[in-house]
Amino acid sequence: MADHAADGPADDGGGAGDASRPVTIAYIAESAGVSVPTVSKVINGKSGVSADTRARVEELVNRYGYRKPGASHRNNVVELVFRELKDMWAVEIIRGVERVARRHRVGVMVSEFGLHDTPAPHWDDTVSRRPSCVLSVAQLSEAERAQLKAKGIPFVVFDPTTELPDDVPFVGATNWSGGRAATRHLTELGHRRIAMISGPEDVLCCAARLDGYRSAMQAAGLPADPDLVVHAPLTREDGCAAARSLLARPDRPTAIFAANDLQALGVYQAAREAGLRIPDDLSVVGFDDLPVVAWVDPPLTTVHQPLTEMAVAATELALTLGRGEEAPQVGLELATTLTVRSSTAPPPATDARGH
Amino acid sequence: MADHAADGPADDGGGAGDASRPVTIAYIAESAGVSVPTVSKVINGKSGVSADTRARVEELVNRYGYRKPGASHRNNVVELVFRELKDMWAVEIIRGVERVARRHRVGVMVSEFGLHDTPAPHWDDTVSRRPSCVLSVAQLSEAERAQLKAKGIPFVVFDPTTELPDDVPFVGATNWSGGRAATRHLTELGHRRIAMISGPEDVLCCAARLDGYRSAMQAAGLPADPDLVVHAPLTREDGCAAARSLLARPDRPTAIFAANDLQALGVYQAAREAGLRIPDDLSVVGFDDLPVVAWVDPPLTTVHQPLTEMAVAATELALTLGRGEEAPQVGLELATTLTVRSSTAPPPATDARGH
DNA sequence: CTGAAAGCGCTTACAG
DNA sequence: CTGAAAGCGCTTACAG
Repeated sequence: MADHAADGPADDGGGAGDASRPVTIAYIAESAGVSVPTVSKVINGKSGVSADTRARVEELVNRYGYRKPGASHRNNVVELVFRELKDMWAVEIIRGVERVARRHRVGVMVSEFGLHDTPAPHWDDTVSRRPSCVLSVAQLSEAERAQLKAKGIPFVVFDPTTELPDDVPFVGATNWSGGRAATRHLTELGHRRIAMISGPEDVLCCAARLDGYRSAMQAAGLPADPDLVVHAPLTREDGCAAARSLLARPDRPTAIFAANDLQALGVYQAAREAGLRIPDDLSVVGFDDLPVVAWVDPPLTTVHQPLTEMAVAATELALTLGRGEEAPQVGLELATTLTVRSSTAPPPATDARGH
Repeated sequence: MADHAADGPADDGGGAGDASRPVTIAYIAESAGVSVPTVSKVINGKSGVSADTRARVEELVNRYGYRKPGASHRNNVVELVFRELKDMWAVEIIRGVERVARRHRVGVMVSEFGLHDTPAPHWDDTVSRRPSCVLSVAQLSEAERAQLKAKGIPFVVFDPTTELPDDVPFVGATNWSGGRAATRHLTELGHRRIAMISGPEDVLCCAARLDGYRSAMQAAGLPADPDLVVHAPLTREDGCAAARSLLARPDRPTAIFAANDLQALGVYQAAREAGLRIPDDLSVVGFDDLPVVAWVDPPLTTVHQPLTEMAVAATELALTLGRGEEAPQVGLELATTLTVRSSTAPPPATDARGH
């Protein structure tokens, strides 16, 4: 027969023995085969313990997830993590999170990590604050997700930019439908040469918006001209550059659908430079509905992304998971809606078929 | 001689007995003339204590600032408090605060209170989280300041909107100089009829900007025409309404200086409605330098307010005070700078004197 | 380096 | 409602 390999300290083969009553230093001491005072010394980083003993005790402290009695297991805090805090996005999200958190009497801790793939140095600070839950705007690496899982801290990904495993909770927007609605609005106005400035190909929401565009083009019986699709980073400058190249063509499009509002504002500038009037000579549609786009001239037709509502839903979900409850669903997409303003109109008469 | 009025429990006349060793429930019990278990019950909100006794014990617990042993006296957190989170302002500030806090390995807790004067219900939550310091965007009421002082939590007011007592730490911007620089820019271009849309009269920064305007007008030898100064809330809509009334006059101004960028964007719309071109027919200057104003057409000339730097300075100050150190100065104003873009030009030839 | 012993601050039955 | 007594989890000298 095999020997009794799993005849460990107190728990059965399972692992971190979480369910039972709280771990005490007496329990750690027994497991480590040392006295209570020795464990106390290790925990408080006092001297007078051999490196050997210290290592063994530390290992058990980690394994059993020991916490001092006062240190409440959970801080009443949701950690709201951004990759970049600069977008106009951020306020809308923070507001939504704050509103829900306040109602639950939970604090909102905001932190910004870089765009770099390397784990940010203060990620450990975030984790060690033992928040009720983490709400991450954009990605969490696999390692980060694993770390949170190990510590029992639930998390929700806000508007994920890449494909995630099925069990990762997320809240997003209906990007495909939004792209489709934006494009259909243009086809219904009579446009036939509709260009799309899409975002980076590996960003999920951009891929969805682009596919929505393609779907609407096809539904309108319009050819899928690959020349009408260009990719550019989601900034105003890059949107402008992309629009310049589109508008310089002899068979220039009569409408441009940009992957986000910033790019759309870049299109405005390119149009001005080219002496084209919006919407008379060129229709423009954006995506996001940032507050500012209602104030530019002409006010931008765009796909409204319900950022605040998404933040509310994400926070509710995160807090539910933080309470250890089961959530009705772990992933959801909130509906986008087309907001028609003044940057879209039928195409100029020379190009129009319908009018 | 006077009688021994201050012969209280253990401390001398001083007050909340902070310096000595930590307050225990035994000490509270002795002071209250009850047993240790009774105090324990009160603290943990258990039943089995008369209302009378409970009240007396609670009073002492508050007075001596009793804390459970585990609950560390200071959380490594700066509480960033907004009245309203919606402005584009907010992100810039949060970024600055976050950057500094991260370097000090301190968390940033963001909360939003209403505009109402009544103390927000979650203000107590904020205080009871025992942050290292509080950074308040806009006002703190006298009561709120007193509460923080009583708890020994230092605070800094960001961009104060009303006059504060001398000992209240604050960080602001040089609003008067900014208003002066904006107006001088217009007088130097040759404008003589320069209007100002100022903010509410009781908002300190607006009063300073208005005085800067007046000072520059006087320096340029221009008459102080009270008709050229109107007051309006700091929103785009109100700025637009104010501009409409200014532009409807027979002797309409050739330049408008708005108290903030939002108002200036309102002026843009009023100008469009009136068929006036900017800057050919009307010069416009704003205040704040929000990211968006570089993207509108034409890009707005405005007074740059170094929000991020202000946030950085305010956080450094707050954390310094939080460490119990003396700060070199408790109040400071950071310099504004005029950013000249394309919304300003010499006045139209018919009105100009110089050209 | 280690742990038996004393002690501290708090809580939990439980007797009055 | 109140508090003496027992107990818990942890830390602090201190003897080996």
